[in-house]
Amino acid sequence: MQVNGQYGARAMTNLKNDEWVGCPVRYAAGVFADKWSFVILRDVLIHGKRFYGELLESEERISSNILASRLAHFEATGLMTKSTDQSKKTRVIYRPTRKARDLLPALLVVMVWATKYDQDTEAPLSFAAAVQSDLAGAVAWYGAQIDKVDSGLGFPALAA
Amino acid sequence: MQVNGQYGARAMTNLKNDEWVGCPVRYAAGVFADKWSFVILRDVLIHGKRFYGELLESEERISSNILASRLAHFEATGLMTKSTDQSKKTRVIYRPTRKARDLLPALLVVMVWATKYDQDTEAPLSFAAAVQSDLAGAVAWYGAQIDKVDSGLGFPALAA
DNA sequence: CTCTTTACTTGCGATTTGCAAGCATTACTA
DNA sequence: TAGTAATGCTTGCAAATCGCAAGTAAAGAG
Repeated sequence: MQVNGQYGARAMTNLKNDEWVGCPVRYAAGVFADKWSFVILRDVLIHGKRFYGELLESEERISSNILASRLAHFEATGLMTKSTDQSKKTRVIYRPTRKARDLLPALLVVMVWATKYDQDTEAPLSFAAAVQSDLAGAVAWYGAQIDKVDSGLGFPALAA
Repeated sequence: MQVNGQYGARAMTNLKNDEWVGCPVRYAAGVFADKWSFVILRDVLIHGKRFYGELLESEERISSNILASRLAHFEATGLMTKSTDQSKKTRVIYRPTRKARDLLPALLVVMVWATKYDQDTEAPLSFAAAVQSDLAGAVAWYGAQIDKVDSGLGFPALAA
């Protein structure tokens, strides 16, 4: 079970995002470790949002330039694909890739943790109980929701 | 298994950190969603670091003012306790609380994800395999390491 | 042809970051 | 006991990032 040493030896300061590699924690940090990325991943993976406008209108009120920059970063790091809706060409579809969907376990485990420690949590108790007792089942359930959303958009179950 | 709605209704912009509550993802984001917090949590929970100086010297080279601000935030959000080493009073000990240790599952799951997708990963294959096949066992193993470190410092197994 | 929808981009002030240097307290050493 | 080092910060300032408001561009609706 032991994990040895530091995995790497580069200095992090002033590294570009794609240089935060080597150590898994550092890599993950480079991909999604900021507040807005958390919120966007929640909206896409849990709430099934797919359009720029939907993401803009989430209750946290992200600024449009920040949203655009995060989505571009997600595209660059392979978490999302961008395409135009063929039935309405002003609309842009952002779909999670498998790499993004594979963050579901992490996201759900984080949510369980937060539900435990946020005194003002608005998540139902049943949520944490269900996820904790059967993580794989919860991941499968949310994965199926993602498939449903994307196939409803005329796409195969999961983006490249 | 369903999670309904948004859990809350406050605007996020210009909220202080302790107001990022309600939605579990937003709460988690307010506590540790930045690059340096990821690195510090790794150092404390996985690598057993406990002193300001140790954290400063990690390979990513965090700036001293940033480190101080993150540690203060962790104290404020109940992830760490700060105390002075009685056998060497210039030294300050930062110990993870249970709230922080409860992030071990999330951290390990994130590391597994990163190990899968970082082409330049330096984590051994055996790590991801072990964690994935027995998450609870991995959490227990790292938890025991944390206990060892803290009891070696003359403290009970876990901080308040 | 105009108005609306949708998805951004731009400008700019405010905040945050990060490097370098400084400071305060305790320990060590001659 | 006096100087030096170790340790943990704090401060100053320049650079980067954020975030609001406004503007732009392409497509669809009427």
